[in-house]
Amino acid sequence: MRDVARVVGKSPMTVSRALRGDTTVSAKTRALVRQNADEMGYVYDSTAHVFRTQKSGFVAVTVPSINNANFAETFRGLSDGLEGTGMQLLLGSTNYSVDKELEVVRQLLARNPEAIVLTGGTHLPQTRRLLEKAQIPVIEIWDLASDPLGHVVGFSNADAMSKIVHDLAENGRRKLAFIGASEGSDMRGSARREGVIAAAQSLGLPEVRVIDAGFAPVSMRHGMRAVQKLGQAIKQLDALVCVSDPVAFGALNECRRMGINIPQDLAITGFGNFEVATVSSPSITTVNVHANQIGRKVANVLQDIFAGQIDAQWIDVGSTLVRGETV
Amino acid sequence: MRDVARVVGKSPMTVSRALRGDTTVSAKTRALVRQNADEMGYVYDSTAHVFRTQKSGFVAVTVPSINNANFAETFRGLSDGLEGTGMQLLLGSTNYSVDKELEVVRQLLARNPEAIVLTGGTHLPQTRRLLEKAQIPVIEIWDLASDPLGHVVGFSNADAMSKIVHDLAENGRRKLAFIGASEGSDMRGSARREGVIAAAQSLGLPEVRVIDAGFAPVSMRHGMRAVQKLGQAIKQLDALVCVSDPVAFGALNECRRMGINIPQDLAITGFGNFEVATVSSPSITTVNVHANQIGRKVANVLQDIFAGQIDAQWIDVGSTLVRGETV
DNA sequence: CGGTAACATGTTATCGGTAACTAAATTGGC
DNA sequence: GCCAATTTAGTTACCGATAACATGTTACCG
Repeated sequence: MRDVARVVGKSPMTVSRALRGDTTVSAKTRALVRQNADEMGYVYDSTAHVFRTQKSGFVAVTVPSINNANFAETFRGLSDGLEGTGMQLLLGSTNYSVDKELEVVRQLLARNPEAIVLTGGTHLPQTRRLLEKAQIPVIEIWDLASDPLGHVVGFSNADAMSKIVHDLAENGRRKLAFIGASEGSDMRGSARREGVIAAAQSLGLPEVRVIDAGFAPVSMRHGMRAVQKLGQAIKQLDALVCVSDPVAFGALNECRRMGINIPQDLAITGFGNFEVATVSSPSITTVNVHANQIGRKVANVLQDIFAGQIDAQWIDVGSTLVRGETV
Repeated sequence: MRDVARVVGKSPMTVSRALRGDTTVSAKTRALVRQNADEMGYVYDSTAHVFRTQKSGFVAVTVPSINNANFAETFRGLSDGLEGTGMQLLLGSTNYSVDKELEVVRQLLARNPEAIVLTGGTHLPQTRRLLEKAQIPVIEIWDLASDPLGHVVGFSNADAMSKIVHDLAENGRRKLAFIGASEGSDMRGSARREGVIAAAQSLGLPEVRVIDAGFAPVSMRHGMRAVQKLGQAIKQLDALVCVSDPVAFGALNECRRMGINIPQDLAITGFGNFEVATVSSPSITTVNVHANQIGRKVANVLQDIFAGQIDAQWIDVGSTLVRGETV
């Protein structure tokens, strides 16, 4: 910039202004500066710009796992909704661990994001402190955080699970088992478990049997193994309520191998309305949590924030029961 | 850093060194600094670091879709392999479009990445020009690019498909159909299609019927629809060779609905060794392309590059046939 | 033609680390 | 116990753009 200034016979400041199209620089000077900068092959140093203005043009996003169709869908909705704003998404994966989350948040914050989006509403105290200290907008998504750090866009896991349990009860299923990740390894999963237990209780159903499918992330093979683990005890159950569709699908296939008829002998439900729920035969009863819409709403919230609106938003996108052939 | 220095009673320079693990700072001081920095919730400003050292600490990565277990797995392998190097991954999604790729590459390059990793070996001429002009290492992955821009880590789609076709032929299947995305919408898919056709030809099999499953990304429902589209014509086939496991799974379920016995009446194969291939019953014959390993190898290549090694590497990670119950 | 508003440009300090250099403290050999 | 070698820590000057403020220049009024 100094070099360009020297050639043009102006100060670096004028060059800076001219290149940014500041109208306080005369049109003539602006054109002159632009032309010379071009001719000299001057390349604007965005790193210095970021450093000086403390605006990175980044929005940081944490997800438990990028290898999950629903989180990926949210990410895409967010990405699409932010197109044209010049904001870029910086992604960090927490592997369903609050400890990893701390580390990831630290790394992300080091890049000076202009806002941070966290999947999930449970964090280490240290993480919370970091975020508060960072003085940037925080959006917690997917869960309806009980003690939000800022904005919230999500749905109630308990509410969604209640829909499932009601549907099961209406179909005469009483003895339920819940298949989910080990306690402590997936907060969202725990919320779903509690939701099932609470709903069953309020409907006067017998106690829900909880089956541990291993550490998060749990997927198809975990559903399969959980059913294997149950063995013949499965005969005493009316329904398997699974923490996600992939788990339900794994369970479904293992049941089939064991000669159990679905849904005659046993109902199975999933969560998340993954593609596999629809395509599977029988198709799996599940809950659509509008993953893409969450991303879009977050994009809207961010645009509001950047436009100067600051009061914390709290958005419940709700959930919808999707009836399949497994109930 | 100044604040931490004041608390610890040292100079900012010492803090800087301590946090970077410089051994010219005594172990005692280092521990002290680290602890206080933690307690104070100090966040390292990598923007300033980037600015001062003129190194962005970014590696840019493009993928066709993050909502794909295999690409996600590669990304994770890369991410894991780069842990501890301080490099961060900047992700851009191209939606299987070379036009979108151009745009994404442009955006990524504006952040001054120190290297760029491209999934796929086919690009617009304009994209190639941009990349050449950027003067940074380029790594093309997944395909073995015919005219590489730099380094290559991938496998041969033709080779992988040939393994599948040979396995089918050995089991007496002769009349094959290939289900994949519309021509031009997925280069990797096209390479697989050509691979099937070539392998069938070299084995003296009848001409392969090509079934268009719609625009990429194609998934379970596309496999389902492709089979619906085939209708009764499917009775004349011996095998459905699908461009990916999800497509194969969709096709498999639709066949089941139509009362076709798999594998007695018809063989079905997938690609990619997705979880669904194993869990499905019957399990699907597929090819493992070592997605995670690709990511790891890329991480190694990057480390070599940053260590100063510059000659272009060309790594074929190969592929492995995984026999399932659908052949 | 003096004076001020409106416009155009310049000056200075700074964002937060860190390379290169300098200086102090400690160690160890004799 | 002394001095050189080694270890540890501090100083200074940046990286390049730009916000905030200061100054210079022109336009236009009565």
